[in-house]
Amino acid sequence: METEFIPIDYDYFDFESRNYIRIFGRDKIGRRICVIDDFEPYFWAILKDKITGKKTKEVIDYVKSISFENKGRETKVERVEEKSKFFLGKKVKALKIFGTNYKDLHDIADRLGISEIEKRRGYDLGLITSYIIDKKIYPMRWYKISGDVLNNSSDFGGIDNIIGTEFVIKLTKKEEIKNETKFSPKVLAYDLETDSLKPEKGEILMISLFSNNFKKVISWKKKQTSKKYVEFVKNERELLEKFSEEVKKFSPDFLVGYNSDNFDLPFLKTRAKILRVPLPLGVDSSEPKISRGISMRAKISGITHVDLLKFIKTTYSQYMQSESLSLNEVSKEFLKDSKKDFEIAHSSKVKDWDLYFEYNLHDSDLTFQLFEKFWPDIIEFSRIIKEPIFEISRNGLSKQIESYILHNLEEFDEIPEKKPGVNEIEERRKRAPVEGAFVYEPKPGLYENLVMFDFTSMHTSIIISHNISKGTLTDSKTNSIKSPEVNVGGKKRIFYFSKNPGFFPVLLKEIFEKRKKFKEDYKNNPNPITKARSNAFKILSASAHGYVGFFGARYYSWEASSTILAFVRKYNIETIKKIEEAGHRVIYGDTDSVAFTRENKSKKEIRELLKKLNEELPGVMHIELEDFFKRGLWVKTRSGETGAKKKYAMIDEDEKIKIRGFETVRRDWCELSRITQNQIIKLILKEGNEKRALEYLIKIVEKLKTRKIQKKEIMIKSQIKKPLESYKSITPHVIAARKMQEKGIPVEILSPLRYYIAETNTKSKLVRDRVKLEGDPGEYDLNYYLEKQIIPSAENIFQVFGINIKEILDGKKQESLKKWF
DNA sequence: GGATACCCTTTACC
DNA sequence: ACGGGTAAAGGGTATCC
Repeated sequence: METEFIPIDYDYFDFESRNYIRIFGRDKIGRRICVIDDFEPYFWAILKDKITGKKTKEVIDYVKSISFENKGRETKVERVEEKSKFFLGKKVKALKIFGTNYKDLHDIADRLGISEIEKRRGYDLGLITSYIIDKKIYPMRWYKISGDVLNNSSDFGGIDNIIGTEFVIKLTKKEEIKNETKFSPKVLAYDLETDSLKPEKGEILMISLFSNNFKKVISWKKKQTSKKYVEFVKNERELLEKFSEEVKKFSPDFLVGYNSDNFDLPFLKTRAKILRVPLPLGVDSSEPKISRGISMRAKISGITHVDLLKFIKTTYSQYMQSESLSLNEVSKEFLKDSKKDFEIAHSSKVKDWDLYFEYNLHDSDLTFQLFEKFWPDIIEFSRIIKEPIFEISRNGLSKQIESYILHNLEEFDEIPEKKPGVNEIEERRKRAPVEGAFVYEPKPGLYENLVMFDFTSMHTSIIISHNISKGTLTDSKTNSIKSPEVNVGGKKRIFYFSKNPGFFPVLLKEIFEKRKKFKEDYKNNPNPITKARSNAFKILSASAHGYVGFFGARYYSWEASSTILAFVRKYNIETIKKIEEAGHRVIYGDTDSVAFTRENKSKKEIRELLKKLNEELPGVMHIELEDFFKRGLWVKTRSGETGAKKKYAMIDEDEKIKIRGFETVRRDWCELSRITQNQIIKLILKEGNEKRALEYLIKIVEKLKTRKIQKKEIMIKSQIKKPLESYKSITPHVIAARKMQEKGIPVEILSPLRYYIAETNTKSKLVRDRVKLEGDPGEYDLNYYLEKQIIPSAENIFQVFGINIKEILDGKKQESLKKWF
């Protein structure tokens, strides 16, 4: 049989001790196909330098003789090839050792502790990754495949009889169809409503399913509704059965939930176990498998289970405005839609079941829409990184970049480095932290006519331009690049990096250039696909330095990471100096940026200065003009006399305001302070003086004092970041969380908290003794909101103009107050 | 018993 | 344990006199 095929999900099975890969995907007319392929697992043994040809033959003969039984499998070295390769950029002689079963490679490697073998590598990539690297059948790309259809065959123990796809094909040939990218997957979103967050303590009340032209809520507790999409079953057991049935009938490529790795799927599985009912969600009717690492991952055979929260969190949260990653906030930002208003209650207390059904369905609806929204990003990531969507939708940034490297080592003939073991990780973590970037201490004030320069992808361009990596680090002072001085345990040290291009900087250069190209593509042809591609390379490019300094990375290097940062500091400080020498006053700079006054220079002259600065930079390093600004505001720190770093506000020539670090942008300040400060900053930047801002402040204070401020505006928002019991310091937000628990509202890590500081008759001076939850009756503590919220957020701004707002508000300085009215 | 330095905690910037 | 260091800031806690 011959057909087109797009691989979506990969797994494997063993048959007669060998590994076989199952790839699930579709053909052009939407039929589900399972492709079975064989796989010859291998790893590398790197030989010591001076091993002679004769000795090599002896080693090969020894390696070939390895054969043993492992976990009931007959396993052995199948064959050995001698190859010339590179390891960390150094030329090496290596043996490519093929074993019977991937899972035994490590044990084979353990038997190779002989003096002629220097290192053993490549047995820890993961079976699927290894397979994809070897056979080059990449996820989410189209192939023309041919193979034999298994039909009621006894091959592989009759595997085709249990796989519920239209065809099961044993692969014989494949060829990529270039430039063919169009693919519309079948996507089903789902969401549970339960009586408890713990499956041992509460039943599943209903499950909603949502897709294109498909909506359904299955429920059992209440059996009357006006909603047509609700289907009732007898009890919770039938609910679970019905859910499996519906998923099977729909046959999705992607089953999508929100926080479903942690909640929905584990909950379903546990309830099924408690009720002793099967949950055959897999295409082979297998149960979902929950793996427990740092965080849980829920896998379903043949269907890619996507937990959208994880993808958004790891890959996109840093570029988002949402104040939390809740489905509600994220939907507001990306869909301009939000969850249905419904107060979740225990099923015994629910009054409006119709609304509950609607709420449940709408959650699936939002999840589905979000998946559609992020689909271009998800598929581009998978294509670029060459890992299945199950992986890329869950992996952190360091894993993404590492996968990209592993899939591209072949072009350099590089043998992969191994993952660090627990001891190695422990040692890396014990090392002194790498000294970070430089932040310029601003001189507080309101400035006119500003310019901001910044380095484009600074860390990445430094790695590329100076060939910095674990592999290029060398002892040799000739033909090498010198690092700036690095502080190592109080001593100044210099590191050297070879000038011979290393695979890591070269690969990064490819990413960097693709980033530039796709950014251009997006500008010229803006659409979700070009945007996603541009974004994916942006994210990969931006994560490179973090990867080098991450203790869990295969290509971690303290020396490389320290050198990158030393260069970051050096270039930033040098640029500041050069700008000052050109006659400008530098106001501020953080890591890769410099803000300075334009003085009497024209825009043209500024562009010429930029050009000159760029000519003096090496390699791909580049400074760009971020913008011209009409005005900018910098303030002092609350305590002390120094200028506050990471806090400033600027207005550009289109009146667009950029605010960084101020309380306005901090979620843990109440709305009243945030809005008030925001207005004050806006008025000052627009007017160029503080007059109207002060009038505004006085009005707000008056409103506060006469208790005309709405309750909503004084809520303080925060989050619990670790288990509630583990807090050493009992702060107001911990008290708020405890109060929520007392009310029976579950508090988990990252649970949003909303509380206010109330007037109470307690003698205690502690703020925490005045904490009340959002719904609790009470009056706000006027003094607290004045002294601890409004005044602090405004006073150092007015200080810039020599105004002490405390004195004005206290009425002590009637004279200066008169000046304003 | 009050002032203060320090620690814990969250959130932001790049 | 799952990208990092730098920084501001509030509130609690320990420590001093």
